[in-house]
Amino acid sequence: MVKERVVVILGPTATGKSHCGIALAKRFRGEIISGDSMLVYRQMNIGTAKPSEEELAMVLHHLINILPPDASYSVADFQQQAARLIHEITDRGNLPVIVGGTGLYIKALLEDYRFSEVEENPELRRQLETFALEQGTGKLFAWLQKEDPAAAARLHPNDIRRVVRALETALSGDRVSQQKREELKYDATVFGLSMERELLYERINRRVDRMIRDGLEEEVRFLLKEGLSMDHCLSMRSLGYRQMEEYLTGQCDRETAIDNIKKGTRHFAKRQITWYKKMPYIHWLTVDRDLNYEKIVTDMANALV
RNA sequence: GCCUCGGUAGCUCAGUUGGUAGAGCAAGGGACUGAAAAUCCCUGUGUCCACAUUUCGAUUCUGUGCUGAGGCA
Repeated sequence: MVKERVVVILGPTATGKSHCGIALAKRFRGEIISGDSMLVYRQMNIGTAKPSEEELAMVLHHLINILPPDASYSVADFQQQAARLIHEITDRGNLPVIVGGTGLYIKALLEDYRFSEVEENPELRRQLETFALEQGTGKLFAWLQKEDPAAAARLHPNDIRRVVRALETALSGDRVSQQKREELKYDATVFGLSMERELLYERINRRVDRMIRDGLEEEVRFLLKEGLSMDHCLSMRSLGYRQMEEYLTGQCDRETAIDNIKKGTRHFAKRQITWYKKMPYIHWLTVDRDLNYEKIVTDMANALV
């Protein structure tokens, strides 16, 4: 079977992926599939740096604004939906252009991670978390060691998120999978946008300031009024929203909240870069201080011919 | 001008009863298979302001100078 052709543009936050994706899609009859865990949510626009209405109208975009903020979404959903979209877009004779920074999502798609059959079980997770809170994380970890020693050996006892998922899976009679393909699932050209660290951090700081000017506070205020808060809505724990909620509920002052968003975004960019280091098939293109996007898009286009 | 308290890691500071020093944050590195913008792990040599004095040995005591903050004139 012939592999389907896809183009991927990834890179840490604030490097200009969306811009390049649109430019490239225009030249190659492309349709964009967002590979970004937060863009799926409606009403979360400023804090997620979602492309503007105008940008979204320039080419067809998928997996953006598909869910309300309190809906759950996961890698497995993305993997399955993106695969289906790639198929449909290819059938239409168009080029799928995956644009996004979520390392796990992109890697799971390209390398065809085989996830366990066990679905997330919010009720069970809550119970396990409560158990950890009351009995201690050590007890929870010991439980996992009994149920799935192999998984426990791989995990750190403090990594409650993973310990809970591993237990959730084990208690349903399965194991957390580690399977994937050796070869990429697609005939993929993967571009990565890189940037000197100092420039990247400057851009992150400036972007956060712009989000504040654009009304991030109002956006979060609105979501809170809708009854969405960190306690009940996981997407509210993401960058920008969490810190703004802390400010709006009087847990810190505005200045501190803004600094925390910047700091958190810097840390996030670092974690993204760590993902990409494990993806040797990325063709890196460097964005310099002059923002040489024209040249970058040209280079991308040339590589595709 | 006088008095008091400071000057130690990029920042805020702790500490050494004299044997050349350590926390938090920042920063760097890493893990990651159904929350991933989440969650978690690892990494601390720096003229201890300068010069001099005492001492086997001073970042630590003493003196002087420079410098910051506050107070009194």
